[in-house]
Amino acid sequence: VVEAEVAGEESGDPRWLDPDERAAWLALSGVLIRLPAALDAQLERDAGLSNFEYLALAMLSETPGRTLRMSQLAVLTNGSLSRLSHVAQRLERQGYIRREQSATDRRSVQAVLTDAGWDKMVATAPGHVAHVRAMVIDALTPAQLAAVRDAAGRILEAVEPGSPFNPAAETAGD
Amino acid sequence: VVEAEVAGEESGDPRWLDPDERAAWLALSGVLIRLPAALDAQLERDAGLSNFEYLALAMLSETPGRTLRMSQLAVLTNGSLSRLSHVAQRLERQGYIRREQSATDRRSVQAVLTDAGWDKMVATAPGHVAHVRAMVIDALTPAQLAAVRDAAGRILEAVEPGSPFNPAAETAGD
DNA sequence: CAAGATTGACACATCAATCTTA
DNA sequence: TAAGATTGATGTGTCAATCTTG
Repeated sequence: VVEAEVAGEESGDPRWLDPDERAAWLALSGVLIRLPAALDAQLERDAGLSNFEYLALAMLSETPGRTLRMSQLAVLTNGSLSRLSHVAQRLERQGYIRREQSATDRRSVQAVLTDAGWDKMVATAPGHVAHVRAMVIDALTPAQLAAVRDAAGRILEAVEPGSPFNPAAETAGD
Repeated sequence: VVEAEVAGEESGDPRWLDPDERAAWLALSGVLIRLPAALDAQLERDAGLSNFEYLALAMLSETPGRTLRMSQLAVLTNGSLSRLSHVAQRLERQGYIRREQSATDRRSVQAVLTDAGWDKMVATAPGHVAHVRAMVIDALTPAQLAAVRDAAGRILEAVEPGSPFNPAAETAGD
């Protein structure tokens, strides 16, 4: 039924949300808006980095060799190649990464975390993880956390069916 | 302990995430990035509206008199007054809302949903709700939905302690 | 002086166009 | 022709400054 409604744009017979559904969606909407904003604010304030920039550096820091192809990094950060390219430009200007042509495939570009970038992660990651703990992990019981994990998996599957699952990650510096 | 870490910026001893915690945070991160993007894309494609614009119109459509003060509307949409002001300018240009000075308090401005704005909501809301259903509500069991609601409440409390809870809502047109 | 709201400058994301190499 | 990546134009959010009224 829902399929038909989705397909049929503004066809009639909308199934409105009942009070419980509405309350749940309301709460989730709040998280969708406020949690990213809070994490962005923390990173911006403490490290002068956006969430996306942090994620890119974190991914590189976790990779053996601290090197990734741009297209790989784009997937890992849940972002478009175009967006990553712009961000890489800034990060390179700040000295956190360096870009170099691949020898085997000259179309490809490798992003490499510099020593300065590594130091930045070492300095930044603990504070960021502490905030993730405070706002999410430690705010929930283990059972709630497990429930969130399951529910998030279902939602992701509904949003992008057949996606190999989300590769994004947190924590870095080790 | 966490409190101390949060307060102490990049003080030592980071408590990294264990595998379960990491997996849960990973899944939630994916939702944080992909779900808003998917909803934005649907609204943009089907109605030429951003999520925020839709929310503003929806709030007005649900209010008796279809009128709200700018500052009220800002709170309801989880946005800054500045952001709302910019958006209101666009919505007014498109003929969906109208702004008029309040008679009682001449500092205040009232945003009023026009007939065209109302029609827009009537045409847009069913499709949007259908997508919310498909991606979230109907993707979860009732028990999961309840768990999400509880967890979201806890997270919001951790993000902004003492906030009166999120006023954002969906559905409109009735 | 504080509250309500607006404005302009700047930063970032998105999209389409482009360029190079497989 | 497709894959990998970059670039520039455009639109929107954020922040600080400003204006007006209580």
